[in-house]
Amino acid sequence: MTESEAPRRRSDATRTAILKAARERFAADGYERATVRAIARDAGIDPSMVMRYYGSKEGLFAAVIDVELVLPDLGAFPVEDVGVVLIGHFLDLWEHDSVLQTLLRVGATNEAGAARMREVFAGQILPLAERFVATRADAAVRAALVASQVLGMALVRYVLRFGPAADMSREDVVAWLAPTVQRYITAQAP
Amino acid sequence: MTESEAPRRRSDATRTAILKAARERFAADGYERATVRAIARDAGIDPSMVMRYYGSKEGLFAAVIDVELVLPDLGAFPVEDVGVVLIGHFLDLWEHDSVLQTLLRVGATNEAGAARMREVFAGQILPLAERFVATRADAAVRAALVASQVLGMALVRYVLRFGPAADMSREDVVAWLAPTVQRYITAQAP
DNA sequence: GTCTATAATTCGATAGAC
DNA sequence: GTCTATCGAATTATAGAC
Repeated sequence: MTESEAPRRRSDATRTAILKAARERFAADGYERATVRAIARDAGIDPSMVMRYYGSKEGLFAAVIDVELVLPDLGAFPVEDVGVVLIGHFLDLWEHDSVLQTLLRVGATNEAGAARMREVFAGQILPLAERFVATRADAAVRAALVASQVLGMALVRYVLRFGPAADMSREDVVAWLAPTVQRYITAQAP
Repeated sequence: MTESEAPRRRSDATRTAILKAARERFAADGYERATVRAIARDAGIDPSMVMRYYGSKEGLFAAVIDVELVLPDLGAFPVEDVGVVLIGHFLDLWEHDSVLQTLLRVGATNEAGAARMREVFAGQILPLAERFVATRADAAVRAALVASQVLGMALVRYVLRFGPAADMSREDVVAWLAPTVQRYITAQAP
């Protein structure tokens, strides 16, 4: 057979290059300052190609943030390790995937970015909290607390670049934040 | 005497109106989407007046973020209350002053905003940590941790508007976050 | 001191040749 | 499928009348 359900058209390379450039530009500059022209230049193609493949700048952004942000096999670990596991996982995510950085940067000023951030929260952090907490309402609060600490560290460390936060070693970040997250998940409500 | 060192020229009213409108627009829309035209419209004057008084959009933004963000009399309180006092104070600040919200929104994509955020951190949170911690380096780390939790909560509660975070009562926020901040300041380093 | 008019860019988006 | 050329809108900023 020549091709089955994944036709390798020669436009796919361009499409992918645009998406890659867009992801980096949105992550670095935010939505407004990331121009279609700059993205096209980074991808080595003409700006009109961006519109051809993604319809509009908004459509391109939608494609960028529409990636599955899957937490890999957080299946079996004792509940007393949830803090260490969660913090370690998020540090990995930040350093290997620019999507979260894009969402954090854009979410601050763009409603679509904020909405997608809420989806990620509801799809990833919330279900995890529900595995350890009795009621849905309680789990929602605890998940929000976890998100506040995790995203807050990402904010000061990677976006605002506070010196002390950026200079902390990975081990120190885990050592300080894991007990916080652990408490947010497992401690009795105040 | 007619006037001493504070000449009440009649342009001051316009100047103040511009600044007020700018503060709100930058806080709501971020740097790029907050246009000089919109700010002028809010202030009830002509866009050219903005340029006359502040030179450029960048100059106007500089004026907006160049306000003293003073923590009022955090003088005398026992060290075991530092968590409750800090969280309570920051919640007040967020609800009565739009400058912090402006900085958080703009700091995500604008270097000047991020730089000013670092100044606020160095001028307000860092000195406070140094009152309770022995070495400067240790205080810097602890101040960064405090900032990560405080700004993270502000992010999910006021900017990204995660449902559970936005719905939490002020008392619940204090009850959950104060112990975290308390630990970041007073607990032994891991 | 305030506004009108407009210059000078820059952006997203489109039409059409090849 | 890719690019050239360009449109129309919006922006910051300036010049100058009143």
